[in-house]
Amino acid sequence: MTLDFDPIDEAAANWRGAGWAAVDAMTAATSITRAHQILSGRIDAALAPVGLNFSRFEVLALLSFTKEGELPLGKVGDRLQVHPASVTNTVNRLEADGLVARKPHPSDRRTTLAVLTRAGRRRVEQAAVALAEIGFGVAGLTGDGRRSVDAAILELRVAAGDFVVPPSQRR
Amino acid sequence: MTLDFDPIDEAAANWRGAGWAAVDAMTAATSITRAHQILSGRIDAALAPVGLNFSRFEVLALLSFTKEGELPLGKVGDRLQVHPASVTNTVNRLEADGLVARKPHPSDRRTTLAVLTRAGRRRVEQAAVALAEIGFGVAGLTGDGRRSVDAAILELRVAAGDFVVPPSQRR
DNA sequence: TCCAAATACTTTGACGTCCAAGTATTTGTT
DNA sequence: AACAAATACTTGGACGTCAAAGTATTTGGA
Repeated sequence: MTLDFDPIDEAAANWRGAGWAAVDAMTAATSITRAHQILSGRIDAALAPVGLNFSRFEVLALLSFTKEGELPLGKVGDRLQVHPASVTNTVNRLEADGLVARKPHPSDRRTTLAVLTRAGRRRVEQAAVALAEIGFGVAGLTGDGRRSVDAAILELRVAAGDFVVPPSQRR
Repeated sequence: MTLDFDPIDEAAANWRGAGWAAVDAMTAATSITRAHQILSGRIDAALAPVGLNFSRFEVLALLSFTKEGELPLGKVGDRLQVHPASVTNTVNRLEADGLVARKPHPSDRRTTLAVLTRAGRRRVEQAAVALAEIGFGVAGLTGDGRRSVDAAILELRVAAGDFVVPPSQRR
């Protein structure tokens, strides 16, 4: 099922025809949505043989970057910008696969730490290789394209309050 | 929970530190993923008061652009690039809300048509207004940013085989 | 000291997505 | 004409996400 026209172009023409507003904004939003669809399909396909999906991989990668290979579940959610319930769910599955273990926080009994196991560390390395092999799904984006996407989306993220740029580092 | 550093930048630094490959590609993929998260949150929030979400809106909009306000379910899936099972699910809910009706295809009994009802047409107009009001969630993207995102993602979509550019229209 | 409010996580439930399998119908071949 | 293959949709199951409510623990006043 390959169309011989650009469905996003067509949608834009239809919107204009219907007299609807903000056609350019609609086009940008649709492009980003579709790009995400393409990427996540490719990424999950590359991770499936390794026994992971993207969210599980993200948690493992995040843990692997810490000194001790452990982090409170709440911090995981903050960094990855996902709901606490999703963290619980993801960690449950990683734990069931023996890639992560739960451990009580030494001083705060409300808090649970996710700890990377040896198997988890091995697995995340394999996954990183698998992802690098498919170029993270962005095959089809040139270096210029990647840079302009990054720059444009940076505006969007800052405007959305993802993080505050310290005055000293504004670009 | 607002960070005072760019989590994507930090992830890139961590990847480099771990000696993992394809850091630029990872950054681009992560940016797009996050952009999608931001947009879909804003869009669904804008549509909720109207009683829709984005997938339901997309189906209604697509139907509203056709001459008769109807389309076979399969075509809907093709255009919106979603799985047939998702179309069934979405149309079920639209039908339950009286925004769409199912009708047998006149000549092919395998096929079911989704038909926009009068209420559906009213609803999609309201939704279009609501979306235009929030600028489709891309507030924070300048015109330049929007154009460069569109252009870059166009490469990606063509490379992914979303559609074939007829030789006469290559840009 | 005491207790309301905040914090951390889990549970439950509503939805959305996809895949795989099942049913019905049409097409294309022999 | 007969039938295997393709097409169109639905169903059921696995998973992912979020919101809201529930439990446990810690904090920050009064």
